[in-house]
Parts: sequence; structure tokens; C-alpha cells
Amino acid sequence: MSIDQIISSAVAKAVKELYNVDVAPESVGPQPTRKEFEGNVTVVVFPWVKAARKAPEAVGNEIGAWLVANEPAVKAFNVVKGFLNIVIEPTYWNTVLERIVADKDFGRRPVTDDSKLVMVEYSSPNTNKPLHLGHLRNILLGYSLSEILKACGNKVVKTNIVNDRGIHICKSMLAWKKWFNGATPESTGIKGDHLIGDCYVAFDKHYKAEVAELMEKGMTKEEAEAASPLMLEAREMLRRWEDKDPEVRSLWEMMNAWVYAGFDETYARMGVDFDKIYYESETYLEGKEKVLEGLDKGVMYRREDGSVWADLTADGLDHKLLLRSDGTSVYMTQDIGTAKLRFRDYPIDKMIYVVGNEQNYHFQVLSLLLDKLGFSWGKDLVHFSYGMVELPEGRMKSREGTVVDADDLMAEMVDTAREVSESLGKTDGLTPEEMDAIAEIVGLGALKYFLLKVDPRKNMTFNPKESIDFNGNTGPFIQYTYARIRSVLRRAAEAGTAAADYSAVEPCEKEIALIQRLASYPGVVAEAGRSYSPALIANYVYDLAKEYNQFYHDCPVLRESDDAVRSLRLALCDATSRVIASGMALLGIKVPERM
RNA sequence: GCACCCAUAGUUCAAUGGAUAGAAUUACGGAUUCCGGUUCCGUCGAUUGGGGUUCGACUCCCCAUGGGUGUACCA
Repeated sequence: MSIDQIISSAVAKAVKELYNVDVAPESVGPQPTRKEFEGNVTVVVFPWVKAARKAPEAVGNEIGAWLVANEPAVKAFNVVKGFLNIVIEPTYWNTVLERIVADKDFGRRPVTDDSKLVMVEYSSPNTNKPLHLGHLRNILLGYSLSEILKACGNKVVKTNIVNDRGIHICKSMLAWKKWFNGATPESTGIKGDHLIGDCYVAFDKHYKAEVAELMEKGMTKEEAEAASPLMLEAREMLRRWEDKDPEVRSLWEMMNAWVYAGFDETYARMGVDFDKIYYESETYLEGKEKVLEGLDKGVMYRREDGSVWADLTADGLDHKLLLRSDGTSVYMTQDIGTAKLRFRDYPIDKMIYVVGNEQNYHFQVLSLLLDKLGFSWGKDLVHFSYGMVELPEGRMKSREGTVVDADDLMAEMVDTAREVSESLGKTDGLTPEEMDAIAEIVGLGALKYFLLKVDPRKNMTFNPKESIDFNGNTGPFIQYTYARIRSVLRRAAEAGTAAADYSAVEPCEKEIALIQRLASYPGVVAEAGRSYSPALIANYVYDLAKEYNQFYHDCPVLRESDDAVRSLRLALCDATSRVIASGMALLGIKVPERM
């Protein structure tokens, strides 16, 4: 039992005995005492003053006295207004620390047979251009969320839905045929997804030129866009694709394969993966079927022009198109089909979609439609909605060419990390390979930490320079703290100092603060899982690193001559390094032994 | 027009309805010169405005202002 649990159930018992009020221990909600007051744990007594018919101070004093008399872990207390500050018996913290050190999976709940199965969808790229900064936030959030949910005892299936069909792919294919002279990733040395992206840009350039030309001849913009021969050709290609034209299909397969090879490289460098990948080319027909089924059931209706719609006005939304008048499916139809396949493949208890907040409406509608179509889980699907990433210079705009490419950005971060560590001169004794590995860990750690430390819902500004600062709330700061701890532990091991029993040592203020911080880790993981928030983990790890630095500044470890005290401190170093590594792993961030 | 989201120090971010709203960064001052430099301490500085609920509101409700996103044949 953790200290919080002990206090909670003891207070609940005290309230029952003193005032005959039933209190659920979970509702006691102990919190760490603010540092300006004496004590370790604080309980707010306001909720019981009415039942007790006494002043808050009196209630605090009575409960405090009861705790000192009946709960051995409680040494003393004081009351300020309605706040009961509890002092824990100092040596009691040692047993807390011992338990943390002994628990190899500290903070993680085991997966059991009756664990819930959660499917997390993230990344979900189009196959016509490479991944950019916005995708990075998506992918890192999805991966981290999956790791957190696993640590909370869930079975997790990480999934990706690849949008591999549609007019945008045809644009790239058409441009490749027209202007790229059979260029391949091998022949050009260009990464596959980037090559396809170049095709897409080329299409757009020529298309715009065409539209401008037609407008000069007197057409309106709309007319010109509809009359553009390039666009007509792309549409024709899409039609042939839908008809399974062998030539179009084989070109499509070849070019998509290039893109997938490119994406795989990017995912690998990011350190993320998927358990199951779905392709829209395989799911969109399923959705159509499901919609027609809904039509039979009367959940949808058909208009005169043949298009199929859902009337959501009763739910406060509009009418939603599900099949065009020509019978083809739209985005929503595909998502319905994908959902159907997923639930056929897995016994999913909960479905989480990691998708940007510009699609809030889409998922509101999807949830309703799935529910109407008879999917029991439709109503409580989770849209893990996140805000967009801006740069210090402003928003990314593809038209202005200010989109930050994911591969470029990762390479830059790693280069910067290498430069920083070289300029700091801590490169002696390391092979070039080791230095590369460290630069990779630090550069990507900086990027990931910066993107994950912010509340996902909010738009954020990514500042590359700030993110890699070795000071402040950054990944490298935490990694550095970790590396220093590991150095201390290595030196202790080299010196061969035997571990001594420290159970009788009275830990000092800084030591208690650190133990208390460590002990709160499992609660933070659980809360991060409940509220789907990697940011909670990030900020916790940062606070832990700072807490450790304060302890480390005040308390000598290797130079401490008392064996028991030194053992306590080494145990603190060990536990801290492990919790840092564990928390960072939940964020998908590695920690280096040296840097 | 309608719907949803956001608004906190100069800046970037925190704060399960709890105490005097925390950090980081910037600027200035100090400690340590040590187990790893990038450690530690201090000073300056903020809840967009107005109502309401509550013992207690950055947090919940209403109104206003400012910003973002979406809104029936793009994905």
C-alpha cells in the first residue's frame, strides 16, 4: 500500500468513527503538502465539516489526533484553516523506497486475460506526399498513448489506416508518367515518399498554370478548374483505377510501394511501429455495403439524384452525404468500412482515433452513424483530438513551401545534437559509432519531448532551438540528469561498495521529497491513461529530474562515509534513474548511459 | 449564419473545485568549483472583461471580446 492509500483509508476510518459519516477512501484525495507548510501529505477536511457540525480547524485537529493515535505511519500533524497537514514517520519512507527498488515493473500494471483490448489508430498518411511536422505530433502522441495504455494494464493494438486511393494519388501518378522519364527511387537516390511528393508538386504546378491560362481566355476560376485537361485526365485515371484497369493498377502498386518503403524508414527512425495496417483501397467498398444496409433499415435515405444521406438533425447536426449521386463513397463511408473490418478482426473494447482537431465534426458524425448502424461501441469511440503545430515563424503553409518535412527535421535535430555535444567536448573515449548513437538519442529525444510535453488539445509552437537546450523543460535536460545518475552508479559499482541496511536511517527533507515524488509515479501513469495525456508523464519526469538535482546538490552520494546513508542515497539514485527511463519510454524516448 | 475548440508572467508551457496560481526562458544577483560541464538558491513578472454557483473558481454555468477549426457530393 502506498502512503496515499494508507492515509486515505485511515482518514475514512477516522471520519466514520468520529462523525459516523461514510467516506469512500478514494474520495479523500490526499495531496503532497505545499513546501511552505510543515508536513508531507495534506488532506482537505472541508467536505466533512457540515456533518461534524464543527469548525474546519476543530475537525482537522480531531482527525489529526485520531491518526497519530491509530496510524503508526503518522508521526505528527498540524492544521491550517481546513487543511490537515500530516507528518509521516521519517523511517517509514525507507520502506517505501525499498519497495520501489524491489519492483522491477514499478508503475506498470500487468496485462491479464480480462484486460481490455484498446485499438489506437494513428499516423494515417496519404500516399501522395512525405510526412511533415504535423504528422510527427500525431504519430508521437499515438505511440506514446499506446505505451501508456499498455502500462495501465490494457492490451493495445496499434493500427494505421493508409489512404492509398483517390484523386490525389492519381495526380502524382499522372505527373510521374508525363514528366519524370521513368525516374525511380533507385535511379535518382531520392527516398520514395519524397519522389512521389515531387510528382504531386509538379502536377499542382502544371495544373495551376493551365487554370491561369484558361482564365486569361475569359473563363471563371470554377470553369477553368473544371475544364483543365490535366484534371480531366486525373479523373479519368481514377475511374480506370476503380474499374481495376491493369495498367493503372500496376503503376499504382509500384508507386505506392515506393511510398511505403519511404514511410517505413521514417517510422523506424522515429522508433514507432504498428501491429496492423489497413488500406482504404481495401475498406472503402465495405463501407458502401454498410451504408446500403443502413438504407434498407431506414437509417439513411436516398435523394432523387441517387445520392445517399443520413439525417442527423435530431442530434443537432446536419444532413450528411454518404454516397455520391454516382454511387462512389466519400471519406465518411470509408471510415465506416474500416471500422467494420477492424471489429471483425479484433474483439475491440475501445477504439481511439488519433486525428487532428480539424476533424472534430467528422468524428462526432462517425460516432453517431456507427451507433445508428448497430455498432455497440460507436457511441463511445474516442477521438483523441490534437491541435496543430506552428513554428516560431508562424503556421506551416504548403502553398508557401513552409511545410517542415519530418525526415529533414529529424536529421537537423540529430545534427544539432552532435554539434552541441562536440562543442561541449565530452567526446573523448567514444567511438564515432557511439557518438552517432548518442546524437540520435538526444536529437530525437529533444524533438519528441517538446512535442509531447504540451497538452495535446492545444495548438502549440515548436521551437527547434529551444527544444534541444540542455537546460529547462527539455528532453536533453532529463537525459543529462539520467546520464549523470548512471555515472554515479557506475562509479559506485566500480568501487565495489557493499549495500548496507538503511532502514533505520532518518532521511533528510530532500531525500523524503524525492522518495515521495518517486512513489507518486504509478498514480501519474494511471491518470495519464485515464485522461489520455502523455503530457502528464512528460511533466512528471521533468519534475522528478529537478527533484533529483536538488537532492544531488545537497546530499553527497559517493563521498558519504556512513555506509547506511550512502546505501540509502544509492538506492535513491537507482530508483530515480529507473523511473526516469520508464517514464521516458512511455513517451517513446530513449535515455543514454553517457552524453 | 450555425457548431466545436482555445485564451494564464515579455515568451513557451503547468495547475483531479483547495492554501499565497507553479515551472522554464529572458534580465539581474548569489552559492558550489563538487560525484559530470548543462547543478543549486534568490529577485522582477500573469489568470482577456463582466456576471453567477460554491466554505473555496484558472478550473463549473451564462454573457461579451479576441484567436483557431469545421459546416451536405475533397480526403
